[in-house]
Amino acid sequence: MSHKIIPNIVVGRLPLYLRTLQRMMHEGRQVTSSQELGERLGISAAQIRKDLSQFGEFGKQGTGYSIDYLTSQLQKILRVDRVWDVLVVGAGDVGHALARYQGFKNRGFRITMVFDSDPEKIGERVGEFVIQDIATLIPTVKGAGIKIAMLAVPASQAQEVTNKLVEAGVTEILNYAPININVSTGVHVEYNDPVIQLQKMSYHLD
Amino acid sequence: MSHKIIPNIVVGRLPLYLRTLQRMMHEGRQVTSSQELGERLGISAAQIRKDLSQFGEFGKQGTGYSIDYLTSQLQKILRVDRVWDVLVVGAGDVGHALARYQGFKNRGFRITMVFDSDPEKIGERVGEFVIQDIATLIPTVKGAGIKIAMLAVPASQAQEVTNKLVEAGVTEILNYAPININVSTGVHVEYNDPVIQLQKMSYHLD
DNA sequence: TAGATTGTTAATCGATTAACAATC
DNA sequence: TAGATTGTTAATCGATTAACAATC
Repeated sequence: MSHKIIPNIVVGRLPLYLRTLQRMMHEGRQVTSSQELGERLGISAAQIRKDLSQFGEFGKQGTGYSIDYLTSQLQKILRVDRVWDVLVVGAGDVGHALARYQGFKNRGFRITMVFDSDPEKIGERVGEFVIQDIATLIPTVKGAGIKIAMLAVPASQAQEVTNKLVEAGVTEILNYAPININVSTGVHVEYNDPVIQLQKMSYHLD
Repeated sequence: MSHKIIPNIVVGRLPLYLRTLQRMMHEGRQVTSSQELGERLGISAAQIRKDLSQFGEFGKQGTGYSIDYLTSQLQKILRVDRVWDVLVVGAGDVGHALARYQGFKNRGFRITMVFDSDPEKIGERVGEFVIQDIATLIPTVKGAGIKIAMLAVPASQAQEVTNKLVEAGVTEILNYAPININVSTGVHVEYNDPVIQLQKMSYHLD
């Protein structure tokens, strides 16, 4: 009971629900329904109710969901009722954009370290961070207990850096390098390659 | 027959196959199998064969697939056997990273225009581009016949800019703003919000 | 009360896998 | 030929939807 296995496809929709609820809150709304959420997201109301019911009963018949309450429940479920420290590896253009990204605010994450291997970059600043030597990554990350990394190095270095991250105790990797990486059991990888997304769309063009 | 409907979930895997094949080619390989591809991608061999069989017969019993041939076939299927012009809206940090991104090379896309609404930015350069006034977007994009846009404006402006893009004839939008946008039938949107990906992963942390 | 909406069940729909004949 | 691997079918598995009793 305490660890019922929730399908990944369900977990993957929860952040979308949370983002929409936070936006509704920002709009000054108090209450919503599975139907309204579904319309905003292009998801059926039944699916939203089914997804949420995996975790508990958060609504009231006849009235719907308290936006404030459902938000806080989803934050607990997704473990973003706290702020996680995140490190960035790679201080190129993508690493820069991530280090300076304002969109982490109030969503459970903050970047605290940036690493690179280029001697020209080490010691320079990116946003509010001083770029650290990747040679010091393992003890530094291990010491700080950081579990989440964003990987923005060239594809040719992605696997090697990944091995270091895993050795440093990182278990969640968001990979911006356009290559698949191998990790041991218990380590999760998400991929972010804009070209993959563009190619899904160009299929529809002629 | 000539327009059998292919499930989105299948189309979404083709770019992964293509990326892996191009990497194998880069490694100097000539031939691969559904099993090897599957191992690299964490996908079953049966699924890869099933996916490919929706589009034709590309392999040879006993030997597998010619990497060169399957690559060119997937490029045709995904319409990346040519180079598509792409525009970027929003010249903040994300727009900058996209405009300077080197990863589009040989993958079917090139950025040709960058727009912003900030008078301070219009006329400035980002990478090799001069930032253009968003007020001129509709005629400019329509005139150039561009079909693909990357949206990197604040969430508060995303819907308004989307409407302009659609009016300009854009049918494929890769949205980096952390908000859902509404488009008319025939327009496709992909979402790229790193926080959504991080939250999928933080679910697994404690 | 009447209207609305939840949580949940059962039915439907779609995707994945296993297995194997065909054949290189 | 013997071994390997495809393309495809049928079986299994999983996800989505429809429907409705419960109830606010």
